[in-house]
Amino acid sequence: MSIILTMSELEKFPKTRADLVVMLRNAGITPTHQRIKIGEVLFSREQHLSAEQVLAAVNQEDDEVSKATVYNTLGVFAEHGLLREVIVDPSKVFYDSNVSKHHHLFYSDTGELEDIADENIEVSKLPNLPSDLQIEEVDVIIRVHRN
Amino acid sequence: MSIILTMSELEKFPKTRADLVVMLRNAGITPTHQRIKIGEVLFSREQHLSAEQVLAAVNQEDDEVSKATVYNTLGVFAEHGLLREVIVDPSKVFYDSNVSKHHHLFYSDTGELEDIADENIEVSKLPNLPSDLQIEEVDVIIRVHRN
DNA sequence: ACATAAATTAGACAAAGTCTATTTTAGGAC
DNA sequence: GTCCTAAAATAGACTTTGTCTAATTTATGT
Repeated sequence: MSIILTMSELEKFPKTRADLVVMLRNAGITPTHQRIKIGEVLFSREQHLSAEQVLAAVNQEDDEVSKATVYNTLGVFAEHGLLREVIVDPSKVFYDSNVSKHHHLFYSDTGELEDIADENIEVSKLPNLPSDLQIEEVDVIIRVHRN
Repeated sequence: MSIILTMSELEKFPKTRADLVVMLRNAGITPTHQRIKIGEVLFSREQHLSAEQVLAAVNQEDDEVSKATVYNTLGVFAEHGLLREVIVDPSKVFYDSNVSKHHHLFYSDTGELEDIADENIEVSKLPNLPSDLQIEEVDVIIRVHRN
């Protein structure tokens, strides 16, 4: 029983293409062929993918989606709360299909990224911030390497 | 009396060039002209600078230090504990001349970065990690925007 | 002063991501 | 189904951050 969340049973992902279309519409996103294809890749399970990985996955069989569209779509999905951007690797952004509250474990030697369930980290004190500041997110990142 | 640390009175920075040379030697870094110049920029006070900013600052008068050397030197300083790499902005790495324990406040709208004193954040629970993992750092980043 | 390993350099290169101008598509009205 | 229009997608040029290479220069011990 690992303390680290590897694959969740907590989050429900769309099971069918129709589910995915509903999910996009509910989020206020027009479901296009490309967005559906990208959604199928991302929302199949909890995972962390870079834009390059999504681009490759989506075009495995034949070229279906352009680079610009992948970048645009990831941005749109993130804006609408379907994805979370994770900034831990200086060379690329990860997109996390798990949008429930949780934190991250980053292996700086290999570049791997894992989720840490929210209940395994407790931030018990935060600074008082000026009232004109809106908190978007409190990220806790544990940077580790194997030894 | 802001809760956020803006400029520390806790950390001592080298006051003279000779101080800086000693600081580099103590860290096991050969003090070259370029490293001293870069050190003078960075260790004048607590600040967060990107490589580009360091490059510009160092070459304000005349071209003294190449791009490759700036990148190399920032890496060397970070490896030897004189700087802390802060990965919060997807487009660039910040180098923090404050290496004492503290956390960060990131303004995602403007790209500004501020320190939060360690005593203003408390992480009271961490996951049990496999014993072959070495923790390098636990980063807490509060992402905010003005409203 | 000499030797040599370490450091610096210019500039080519690479990778991630953005932008632009054009074409295509989703979806509402008929 | 056809027409319309705004939204979305596209190719590819471009930008920015950062890395690499092969040659030169410098720090420092003898």
